[in-house]
Amino acid sequence: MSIADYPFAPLGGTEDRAMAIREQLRDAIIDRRLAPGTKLGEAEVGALFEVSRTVVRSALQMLSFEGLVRSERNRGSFVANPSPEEARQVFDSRRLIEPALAAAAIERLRPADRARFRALLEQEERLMAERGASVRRAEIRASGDFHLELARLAGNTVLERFMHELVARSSLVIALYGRTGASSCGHADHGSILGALERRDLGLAQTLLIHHINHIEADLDLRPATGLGLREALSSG
Amino acid sequence: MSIADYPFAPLGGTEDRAMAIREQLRDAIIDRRLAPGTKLGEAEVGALFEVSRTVVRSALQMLSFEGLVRSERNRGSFVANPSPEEARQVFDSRRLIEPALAAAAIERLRPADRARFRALLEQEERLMAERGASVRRAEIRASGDFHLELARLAGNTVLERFMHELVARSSLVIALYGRTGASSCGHADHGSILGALERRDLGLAQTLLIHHINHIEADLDLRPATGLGLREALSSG
DNA sequence: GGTAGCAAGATTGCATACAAAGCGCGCCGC
DNA sequence: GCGGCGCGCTTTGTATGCAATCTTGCTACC
Repeated sequence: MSIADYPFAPLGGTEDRAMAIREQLRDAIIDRRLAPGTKLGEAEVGALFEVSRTVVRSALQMLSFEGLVRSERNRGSFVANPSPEEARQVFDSRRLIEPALAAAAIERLRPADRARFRALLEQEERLMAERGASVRRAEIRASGDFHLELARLAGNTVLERFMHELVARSSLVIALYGRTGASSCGHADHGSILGALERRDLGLAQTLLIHHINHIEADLDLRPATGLGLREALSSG
Repeated sequence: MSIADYPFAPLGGTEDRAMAIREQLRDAIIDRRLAPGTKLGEAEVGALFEVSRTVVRSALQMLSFEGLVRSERNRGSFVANPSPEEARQVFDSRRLIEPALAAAAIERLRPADRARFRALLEQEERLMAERGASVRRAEIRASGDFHLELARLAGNTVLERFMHELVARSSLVIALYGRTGASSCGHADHGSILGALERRDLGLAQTLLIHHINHIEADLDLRPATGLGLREALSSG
């Protein structure tokens, strides 16, 4: 499976082209349209987006910083293949940061924010009602958006940026190690978390958040895997 | 600690040339040899390091991701000029993350780690004994190294990378808003924090850490500042 | 038959060339 | 004298070319 199998719409007049390419690649990685280990050749990506390698390099560097792409000198860039250990660290980090975000957000929740949250939940419900692989992808995405909205609301831009990275890497991990309908079960959690926030019950909201994250992680099939080199060989094929 | 020890972004992969320039600029910014607001022209930096603009752009992009440099499209890159609000957010983030790092580190403290910590403290003491501007810079750096060592020990590479960014931005903030000998007073704190860690007294270590961070922040001269445009105009001159 | 060496192809790293967008300065009109 | 406007100079954004390095498949030798 090659990246060329996934035709990206070459957007015309984007301001920053590297940013646009980064976004598209990022979405493709999170949605697992690009499998972990897939090589992202500069020339190939550039041809797809109709830009020069210069722009592609810039986009790949950004993704490398986000941990979604792994770059090796003189060898190229590949879609990241996070190890179970990395996955655990990502969720550990989320368990640390998100309760703090809830604490900050609960103080700043405005009606407009509630409306935005509700819209996100409705979107999730719509997706849950449907079936299919692409729907499941969108579901993972929507689930992440809920947490990003929480981060945005907390008002700490530093932590918000960290959360963007953590959510993206979580999505990749879920796509990699997730079992069947696991990500769906988290949806109900979002509703109750939001409910607790609206009732200003911080303790409950934090408890629910932690459980929610535990839920997601528990549903992963982490590490009955075999030796590393073998595993990597298999997954990159 | 050498450059190779930094778990920074792409560990094995990224271009050495750009990485080296990034490190040098980073150090210069943290040490305030480059004042906030200073323009970092691509051609100028390239001439200094005897590389082409391509490499410089790569380094600047990395620094921009770290929050040490602010880039504006078609205008150029400038040393970041963090607002008091940003400074607060950085310290808020540290108050959140560092106690968790202590909790993880206390379980993994080995004799070799103790030795490394002790060496850092001795380094700080040596610097404290001296006088001069360059010494004070080195002091800020050494102070940061203590916290980075804590992060390294915790064994979570995600959080470790976050801490690298937070420490760097803290150093910039301290250089910007710090009062006289403020950063020095923190040194004694490091010793007692390490002591608590060695005695496996997590609660004490976390309390001391929080107080330490509070100390640093309290010693900043945050936000008696005037209107933004004026302030920026003054600081960039 | 297997392995080491080698050469050709491909891909990245870096430099340079060109195009486009700001910015400043001087000119002109009011 | 002052404000608006246009031109050119500087700086960034992008594309392309060349050299270095890695990969890979072949060949020759053990």
